Amino acid sequence: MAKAYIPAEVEKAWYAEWEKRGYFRADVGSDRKPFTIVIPPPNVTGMLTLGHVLNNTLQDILIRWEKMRGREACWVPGTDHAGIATQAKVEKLLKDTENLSRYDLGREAFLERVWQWKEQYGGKIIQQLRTIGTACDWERQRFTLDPKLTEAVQEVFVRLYEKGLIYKGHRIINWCPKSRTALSDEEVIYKEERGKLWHFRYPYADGSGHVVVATTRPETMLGDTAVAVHPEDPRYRDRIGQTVILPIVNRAIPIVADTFVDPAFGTGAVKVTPAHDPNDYECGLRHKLPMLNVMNDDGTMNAAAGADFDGMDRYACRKAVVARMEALGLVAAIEEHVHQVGYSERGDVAVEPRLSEQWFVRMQALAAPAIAAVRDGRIRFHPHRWTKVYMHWMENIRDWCISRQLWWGHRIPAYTCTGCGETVVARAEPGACPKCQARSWRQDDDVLDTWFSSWLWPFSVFGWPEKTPELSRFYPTDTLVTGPDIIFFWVARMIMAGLEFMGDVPFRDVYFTSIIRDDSGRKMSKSLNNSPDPIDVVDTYGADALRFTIIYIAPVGQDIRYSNEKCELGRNFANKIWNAVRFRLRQGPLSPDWDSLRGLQAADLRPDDRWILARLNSTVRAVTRGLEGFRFNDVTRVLYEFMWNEFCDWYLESAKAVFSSEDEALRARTLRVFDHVMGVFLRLLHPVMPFVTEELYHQMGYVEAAESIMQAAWPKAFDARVARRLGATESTVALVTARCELIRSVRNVRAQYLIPDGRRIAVVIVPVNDETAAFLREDTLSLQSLLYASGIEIRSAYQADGPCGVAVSDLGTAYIPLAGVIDLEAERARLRKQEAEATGFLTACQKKLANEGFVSRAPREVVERERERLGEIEERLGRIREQLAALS
RNA sequence: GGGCGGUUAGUUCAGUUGGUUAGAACGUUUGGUUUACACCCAAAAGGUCGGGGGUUCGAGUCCCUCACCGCCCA
Repeated sequence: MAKAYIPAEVEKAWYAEWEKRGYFRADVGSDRKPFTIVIPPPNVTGMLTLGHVLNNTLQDILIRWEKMRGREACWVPGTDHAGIATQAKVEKLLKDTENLSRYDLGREAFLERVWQWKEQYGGKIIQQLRTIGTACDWERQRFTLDPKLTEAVQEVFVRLYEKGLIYKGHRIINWCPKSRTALSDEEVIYKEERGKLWHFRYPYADGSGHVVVATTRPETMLGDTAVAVHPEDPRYRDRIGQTVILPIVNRAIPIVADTFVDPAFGTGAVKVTPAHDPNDYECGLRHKLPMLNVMNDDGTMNAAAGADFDGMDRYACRKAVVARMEALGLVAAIEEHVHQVGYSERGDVAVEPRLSEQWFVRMQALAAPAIAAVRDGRIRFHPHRWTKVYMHWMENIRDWCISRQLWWGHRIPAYTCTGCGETVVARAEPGACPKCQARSWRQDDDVLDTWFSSWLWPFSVFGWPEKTPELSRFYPTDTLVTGPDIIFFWVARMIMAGLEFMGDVPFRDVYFTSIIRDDSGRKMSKSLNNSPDPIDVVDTYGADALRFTIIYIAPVGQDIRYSNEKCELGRNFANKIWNAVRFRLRQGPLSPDWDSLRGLQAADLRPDDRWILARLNSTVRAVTRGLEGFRFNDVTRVLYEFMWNEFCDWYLESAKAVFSSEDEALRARTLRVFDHVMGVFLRLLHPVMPFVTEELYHQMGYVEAAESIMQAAWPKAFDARVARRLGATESTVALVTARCELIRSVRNVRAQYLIPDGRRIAVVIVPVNDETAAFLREDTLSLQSLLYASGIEIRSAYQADGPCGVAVSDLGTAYIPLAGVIDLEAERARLRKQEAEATGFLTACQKKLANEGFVSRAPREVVERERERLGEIEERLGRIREQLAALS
């Protein structure tokens, strides 16, 4: 074995081998209970990010763990066609390379190019996922535009339409002028901006002065069709019903009374632009105002804005309108104003509220059962607090605008008769028109929101609407792992779709991951160039290291602060285990009976053996409990601390003494315990670090070359009866822990006098009582080696005949004869420090016990423990003072 | 404006239903090459748990309040 672990050499090879052997495949016909996860499908244009690494590592941990627990693990991978992003990407490519727009090519030719692009470059992320070890069933890979999934989308559209839950209507929607499409409310991101609030004077038609209105978007005044005031506002009560002349365009518009106006804001009078503002639109409906759309779909002004502004960009128009108003002397004031501006999630340009005809899903009826499913616990969110966010959104749900003016996506299955204009929604192009019998149809040009296919993902991937065996076996899925940023976009909608079309929840647990930030807490972003490429990280540190580290540093429900250097943690950990195995293999071949602890008795085992078995057992419990409770970060910490701080620092070091001894039986028993512990540990670690554990499982010889740790069973903790038989009990743990303290305090003395570990010095230990004496005598071999001692004596009393270092510990007092180096003043100082420490403890303890409230009200065992402690501290303090007296 | 989360060692974070004088990793200091590992070992220093108030025999933990940071919704 190499001196250091080199992940590159094993990771690629093992992944290829696993895939070749079909370990990732889920068998629909097996009689095991299934455990199913559907991947949150990444954008087909996407590249692997650290967010994906976190998300998919968590899924992989669950899949590998449940597989070891005997479940039929099924992890369905795939990608999402990402309508806007993909179309924009190919459009840009066309522009850059051939100077063509999509309109130059036409719909069909353009779509052909997108498919070509998809086949060639799309889904790169799927390849990248393999490098981090994900155990996805690649044979089940899906794409949201696959024919079967498209069928599902059409079926859903038709069913919802027939139920009256999908309708087409004129509404104010969010319009992205860059992508030239409608967006849903969720796709708008509000950013705070410092803008201006312009106060304009609109003259009354009768020449009796003017009303002042305020706006942040002056260009929209060209579409104003009224001025609104609050009906109770005394300033304007007389003016209701009068007419003002809209400046620049010189249109006569009415003053209407509407309670939506806040009299306290601005002047209490507002301009009404029904085609460009949701509130104004509602107001326009109530007062039957004309709806004047003054903008083109690309954010330029249209002819309705007037010849002077026709074709002008909206921001240029804003300036021009203000200038014109200034020239007319109608600008009353300009204020600095901080307000929220909606931006398009994908295009990153300000969205324009715009009146247009779109398709919508009526959400309220779908939301009700989805609310119930989360409320009554059929679906559980982790961390639980996201439930509240979900509930709030669901209870205030608004209709979902699902049509997009794009080409890349599922075309809306609505057909209009070119003869009579009748619209039919159907699974395929209809035959004769039910109204006019004509047979000429024009399909709706628009496509559906990408999320309209994603929300079906948990069942569309299994072949719905067909009743497939996969569907009945793998639906509902078990756990969804995703980011809280798509709780509305995706999670909530999947719950609604699952209940509506499958009659059951799509998953039972939802684990919301952390958001990854850089080391200084900033969000990862392209423009900041602070998002490391996970592939580079894998090359540098190894996939296991990245996986382990990212889980280790992910606090439950909090943001993660990540930097590449942190992966040293995982890399060092893998190397540590590698070297523990390397050390072990130098001691000879694997113990034949490593797999079980049958036949072992406490009397056969050294205290350190009993201790490590007890600690191992706690670790099995803690890791299992951690995984069951989605406390992944606990899992990695427990594993790390067990392997490094307990197994390597103490057990392995203690075993060295045994391995060098002549006692073959003792050697064999210790090797067996070592091998057992290592075997269990590797299995516990496997879901988090699949590669190094597989490699070492083979190096150790736990399995044949053709087998795998992936097929090994998840370790089970042993029960109290077995623990007693093995002596792997609480009291063993307490005694061995105290023994470690004793060793530490002796080492402390040695360190103080700068005695290198290589210099062996005799140590005399005076135990506190016969019981500890017997315990210490059980294994003097390892005690001596852990103390770096040339020899140890355990005696009931000791009178040093020269200068001596003294280490006081709970098990006893250790004397380290150090003729020539002892500095009496330093010894006294060290002992005084210990005295002060012990006195502090003692005082706190005495104070508690002197407190009547404590003694009478605290639980009896707590008081009892405090009394015991008091005795121990007094005894220890006594010994420290004794030593101090001897030194002065 | 409404809701949620955070504030613990120089840094990043643990801290289970309240019960030793609060732990880890990294960093720092000192020493080290011993049957694996310098991607290492040993030892040490370092915190009045954001401020204030309350409940309790007992509060990092529960309640109230304030401050600051962040996120979501309107």
